[in-house]
Amino acid sequence: MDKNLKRMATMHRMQVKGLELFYQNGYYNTSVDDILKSLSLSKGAFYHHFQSKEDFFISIIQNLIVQKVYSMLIEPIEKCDNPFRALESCFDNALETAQYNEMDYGFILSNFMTEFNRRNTEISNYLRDIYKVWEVNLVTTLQRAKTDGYLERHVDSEAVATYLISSYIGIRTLMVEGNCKALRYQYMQQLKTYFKSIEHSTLVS
Amino acid sequence: MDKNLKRMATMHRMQVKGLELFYQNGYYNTSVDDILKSLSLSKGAFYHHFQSKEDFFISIIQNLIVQKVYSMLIEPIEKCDNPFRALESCFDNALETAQYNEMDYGFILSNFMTEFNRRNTEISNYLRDIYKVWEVNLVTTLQRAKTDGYLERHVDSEAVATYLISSYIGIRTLMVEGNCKALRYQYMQQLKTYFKSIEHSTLVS
DNA sequence: CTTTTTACCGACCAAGTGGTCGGTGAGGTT
DNA sequence: AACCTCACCGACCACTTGGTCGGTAAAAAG
Repeated sequence: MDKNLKRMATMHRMQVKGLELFYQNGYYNTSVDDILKSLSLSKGAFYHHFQSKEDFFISIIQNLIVQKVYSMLIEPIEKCDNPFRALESCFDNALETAQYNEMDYGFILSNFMTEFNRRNTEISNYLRDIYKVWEVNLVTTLQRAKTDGYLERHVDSEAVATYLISSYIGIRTLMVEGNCKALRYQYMQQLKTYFKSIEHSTLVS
Repeated sequence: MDKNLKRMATMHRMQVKGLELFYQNGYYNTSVDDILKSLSLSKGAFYHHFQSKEDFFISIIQNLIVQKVYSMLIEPIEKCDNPFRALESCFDNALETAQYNEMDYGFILSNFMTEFNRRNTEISNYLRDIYKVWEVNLVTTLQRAKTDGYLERHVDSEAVATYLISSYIGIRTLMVEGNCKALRYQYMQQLKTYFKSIEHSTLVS
């Protein structure tokens, strides 16, 4: 009984450190030994808990990456009054976190999507699923915004979601190069400009 | 005299094939042997022409990647009448090329920027330089658009450039996952919506 | 107290990795 | 004809990679 707890604890330690190093150096550029060395664990321990490096990464996706995306980008906009203000503060908070994170290496989801694209179909699919959930959630929010009178009815919700996701992926990619503060400010400013053009005009100000 | 030609030809063959494989599989996931094998060349040939794998990649950046970005994203908007229409067709053409490219692995510049971020400073800088040229060019175009009366004077050109680049990087990342046609359409549609909100209104329609 | 389960160890393996180096032979120079 | 330059060869090197496997010791079960 106690053993199961220890098992979970060790696995979790490996996953957390694994994600940290994969995120920093990339999956293919991080060896299992790198992770083990920084945890003072052995090969035996690793392959006792996980079938392979790939299996290990999949467990990381399902246990850690899903959660991160949920808590950062999905949950904050589910419970919203004015959806546009909710989206703005959600995105701004995410960028703020990145800005003050000394160890920011970009948007975790898009980084891995890029790295595994067409190189590992299974992992790509897991990542795609997360992205799809995010997208569906945005579309739902925008649809609700229409019925609630916040969004012009003629606007294509899916197109807006795509455009939002695109711009977010892009700004996070740019922010790793530095000058985050200015980039964040510029991005938020233009995001608001864009929102103004699709918001239901009678409700603005 | 003839030797120099042969030298250039071989180097160029290596660079082209190298870029192809690095782009497909990533830099760290592509070995020098992979490139050599698919060209039926030997290790000796490679290290006769290039000092190292890294040096080789830098030469690829300077000879091939710079050129691609220029011809796809920079030159098309330099000679423009209406800057917004020029930007639209430039972006749409770039997305069209990607859509019909069976071997599309995303936006070459942002893919490599992601892969080398904080992992190889020298290469990152070379890539950043290209991105900066693109950015400066966009800003210049937007500034000119102001003096020419196409763009509202109160608009922050640099912010618009950042927002444009972000969204482009993002949509190219998404397009690799498939469904390119819809994504391209949605993107272009919202890009135009966004442009409408910053274009000088007296000139519209 | 014995037996079984299991978390973890670390030597080992085959298959790569980037990079070196002494060649070889065709082409140009003298 | 003699020489030299240089594009290219391929065996070789030290090292790292993901992954295996027989072992150990401690905790849980009997």
